[in-house]
Amino acid sequence: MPYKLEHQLCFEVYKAANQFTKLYAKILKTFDLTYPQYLVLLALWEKDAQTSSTICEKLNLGIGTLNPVLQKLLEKGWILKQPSPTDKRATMLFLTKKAQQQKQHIEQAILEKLLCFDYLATEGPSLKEKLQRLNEFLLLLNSEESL
Amino acid sequence: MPYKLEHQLCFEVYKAANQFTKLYAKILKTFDLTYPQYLVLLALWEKDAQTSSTICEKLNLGIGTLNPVLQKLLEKGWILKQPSPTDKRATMLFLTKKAQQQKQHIEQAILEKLLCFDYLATEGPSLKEKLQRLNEFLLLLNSEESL
DNA sequence: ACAGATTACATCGTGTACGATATAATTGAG
DNA sequence: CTCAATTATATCGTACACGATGTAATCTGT
Repeated sequence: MPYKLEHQLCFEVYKAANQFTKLYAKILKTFDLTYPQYLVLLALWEKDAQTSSTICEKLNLGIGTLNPVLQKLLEKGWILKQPSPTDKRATMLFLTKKAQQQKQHIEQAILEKLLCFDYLATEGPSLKEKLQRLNEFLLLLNSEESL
Repeated sequence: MPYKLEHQLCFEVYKAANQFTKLYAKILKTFDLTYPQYLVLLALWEKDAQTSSTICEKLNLGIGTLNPVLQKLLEKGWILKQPSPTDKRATMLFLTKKAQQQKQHIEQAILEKLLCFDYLATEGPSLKEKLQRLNEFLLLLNSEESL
C-alpha cells in the first residue's frame, strides 16, 4: 500500500528533524544558540558578507522565518548588518569577532557529541528504514542525561 | 571530515521536513488541516479513543506541542474530548462523524499527489544522498503551481 | 527617461515545537 | 492507611516557520 509507505517516510523525516533540533539544542545551549541560529552562522563561516536573500536560499527559508533568527543573532552579538553600498535595498550580513572566535569551539562541541553519525550515513538498506534507525538512535541520545 | 558529513545529514533532514510540511499544507488546505493536525487524525484513524499521552508518544511530541493542535481539531469539529471514566486525570480523544467520513477523501487526495514517493524510498545509495535527492524533488513539487 | 515589473527586505497573523512550571488524580511504600 | 512520588494534562514564554502583505529600490522595455 503506497499510501502507508509514503506516510512512514514523511513521518520519519518529521520525527528525525524534531529530534535533531532537540539534540542540537542541548549542545548549542552552552553557546546560547538554537539550531536555526547555528545554521546561519554555518553559512557565514563558509562565506562571510552575504545578503539575507542568499542565506534564505541556502537554508531554504523565507524572509519571514529568517528575520527573527537574524534579530536574535544581532541582539546576542554574533552578526552585524550593513546596508549594501551597491544596492540600497540589500542588507549585508557579517560575522562579529565573537562569531569568528567561537567557530572552532562550537565545531568541537558538535564533533564530540555527534561523531557517531558516520555509522548511520553509510550503512544499511532503504531510506525509510535508515531514518527509522536514525530516529531510534536520536531518541536514545535525547533521553540521555549526559548531554 | 566527519563534522561536515554529519552536518549535511542533519541539514538535509531539516530541509526535507520543512518541505514535506509545505507540500502537505497544499494538499490538506482543501480540508482546512495542517500536517500535525493530520498526524493526530492518522493516529486516531488507526485506533479511535486514545489518550493525549498515547498520541504524544506516537507522534513523539510533548503535551505543550500537542495541546494547541488538539484545540484546533476540537474547534474545527474533527475530534471530541471525554474524561476517562477509569482515570479522572486522563482525557480520551475520539473522532467525530466528520473525521470518520472524510478519512477516505483525505487519503485519496494524498495518494494522488504523493504516489511518486515509492521511487525515492527504495532505490539509490546512502542516506544523505537519498535525502538530497528527496529535497530536490520536494523543491520541485513545492514550486509547482499545479498543487 | 520613465512607468511597470521585479527584487530585497520588513512586518503581521497563524500554527507548531520546546522546556519549565503548575495542578489534580493515582499509585505505592511504610 | 497515608503521604510522598508519579502520572496526566494544562499553561506559559520563547523561538521558529509559513504565507500574505507592504514598501522602497532597482531594473526593463520603449
